[in-house]
Amino acid sequence: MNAPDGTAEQIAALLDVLVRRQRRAAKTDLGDGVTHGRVRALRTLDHADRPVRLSELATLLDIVPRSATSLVDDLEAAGLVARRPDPNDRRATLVALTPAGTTLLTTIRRNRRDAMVTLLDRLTTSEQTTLHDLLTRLAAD
Amino acid sequence: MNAPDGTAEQIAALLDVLVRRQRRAAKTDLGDGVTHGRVRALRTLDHADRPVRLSELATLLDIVPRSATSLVDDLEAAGLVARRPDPNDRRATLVALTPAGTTLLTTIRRNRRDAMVTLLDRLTTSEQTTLHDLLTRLAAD
DNA sequence: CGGATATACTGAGGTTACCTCACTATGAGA
DNA sequence: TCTCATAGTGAGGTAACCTCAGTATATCCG
Repeated sequence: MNAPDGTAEQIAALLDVLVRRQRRAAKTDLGDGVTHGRVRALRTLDHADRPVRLSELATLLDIVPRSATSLVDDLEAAGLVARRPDPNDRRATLVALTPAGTTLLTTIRRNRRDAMVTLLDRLTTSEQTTLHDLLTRLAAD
Repeated sequence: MNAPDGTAEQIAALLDVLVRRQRRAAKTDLGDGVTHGRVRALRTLDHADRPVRLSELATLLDIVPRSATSLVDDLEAAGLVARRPDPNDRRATLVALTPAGTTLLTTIRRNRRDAMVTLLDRLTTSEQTTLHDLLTRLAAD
């Protein structure tokens, strides 16, 4: 049993529109080089609250390891994260936020520049919770 | 009044994950060159159910006109849409699905290859409707 | 009518956010 | 030790956009 025909398509389209807008907003609202994808990585590192292996970061971001390498390259060049060899495994590299990275992330959050925060004001608190729940279930492995 | 701190960020991240997966699925599930973005254009043209100007298509897809030109270039090269001069305005170009385009779209729909349809089975019908409603409100102008 | 202004499309070139493939360095098990 | 797996990265590619500038056509207004 499903919702009316076309609902799936419409939901897919709506998700698309929202994400496209988010990315566009991130580009214009935040400064130079602070892109959507990089903020996503900063948030993930902050959330982990400990040094994270490159491959682990890739898993958390749901991207392939090679892409995480490039992402970290850029963030490191911007001074927002630091690489450090893993003392327990000489193949591995640990990545952590620098103070500058933490500061930037804090600023982004404090200023509420995130387009999604503003957007969510259109929903009531309980609707926000419902949405969060539904999306979480859809995004589960 | 808002949902708990971090909800907005998490929702943004979830939207992102879902869209990224959709695109990945589109690439592998559908044949060569039938990408996410192109299917989106085909659906839009089908939905309009009449020849559409390039600039109008751009508006419907929420992209700039130049991007619509490229999209239509590709679809036309694949024989899925046709360009035709607008008889009422020699500046304008009308775009319409070809029979091949309609057939392809029908096939895509009939086969339910769309990743979103499968995904939505995780939700009940009324949850699907709720999700649709919430997203529609977020995506409104 | 003629000139200014606006609109429709497209060529050229750039960016973001990924991807695959192949390679090197290191660890871990038989 | 020899093999096999794992961690990261160089090289190169793609999708889905974007901006800027230019040409062709339409429209408005004195």
